[in-house]
Amino acid sequence: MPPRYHRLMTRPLSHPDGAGVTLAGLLFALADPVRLAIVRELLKSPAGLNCTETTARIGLSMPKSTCSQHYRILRESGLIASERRGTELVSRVRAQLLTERFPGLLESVIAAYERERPAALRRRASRVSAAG
Amino acid sequence: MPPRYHRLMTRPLSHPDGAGVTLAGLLFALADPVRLAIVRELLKSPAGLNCTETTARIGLSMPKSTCSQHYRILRESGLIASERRGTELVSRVRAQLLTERFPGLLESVIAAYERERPAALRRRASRVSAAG
DNA sequence: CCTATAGTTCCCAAGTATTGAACTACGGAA
DNA sequence: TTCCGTAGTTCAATACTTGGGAACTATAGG
Repeated sequence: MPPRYHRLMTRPLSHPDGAGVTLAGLLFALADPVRLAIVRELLKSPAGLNCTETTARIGLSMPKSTCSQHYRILRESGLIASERRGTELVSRVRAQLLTERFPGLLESVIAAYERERPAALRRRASRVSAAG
Repeated sequence: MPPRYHRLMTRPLSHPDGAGVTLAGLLFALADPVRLAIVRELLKSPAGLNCTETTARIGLSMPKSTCSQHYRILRESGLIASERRGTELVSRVRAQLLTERFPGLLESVIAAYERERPAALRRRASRVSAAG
């Protein structure tokens, strides 16, 4: 039996637009603490980050498959755009799209995130990633 | 075997406060379209609404058990406060608490909800859009 | 008491998440 | 070219979560 997903890996990544970006989808994507931390980290690097690098920066070790799933959900919700560069998948937050579709939404979620997490904790997470 | 939940129904309802109200909890609660619609409906009735009445107003028929679960999740996230009045459980949005803890968050989520659903659609809210 | 109404709890089927293993894809070195 | 290392995807198995029917508690009004 041949592998069922032959040639599927280079298929175009789905990036919803317009009405394809739904509030429920965005909130669902953001409701997971890991995904919220990923988005926060991506916002700090407008040039984009790959999966491995983001994982390292948020100071969480998680299997590649889990990370890949989280990125897929973020991408399919419209929160991030991903682009293949060689073996990497570089992602960044779709700030303009989000501002057009739901102005202020992402900003207030991130503001709430900052308010909930004391700065000391965030610095420690950065140091862990720098060390490892 | 006696019913395991004897006398449990009148136990005090849990209403988190302060750090017990988390961003992840709120986003999780709001990420469900039914719960978001419930919150929107409760906001329109500051005096509070019971479960049956809210369900009727959002134009969705759902089993009591499902409704009860949604209300429990909303309550335990900190979004709503519920009070027993006779046989009813009257709930309302904890606007003040939410403003103190995460100012602007609920407002921008509701604004996004209004932006997504045109008023005409909201009047006949029984069908969920199949657009993708 | 009885009956109606409001909501809760339990349970199970159906759905979703997590993650190790197997895999594709690409870049660089030999 | 072929092989290797790295990056990420897909699949499958298992663990967890959710929706809703049935059975239940609680209260109000006869």
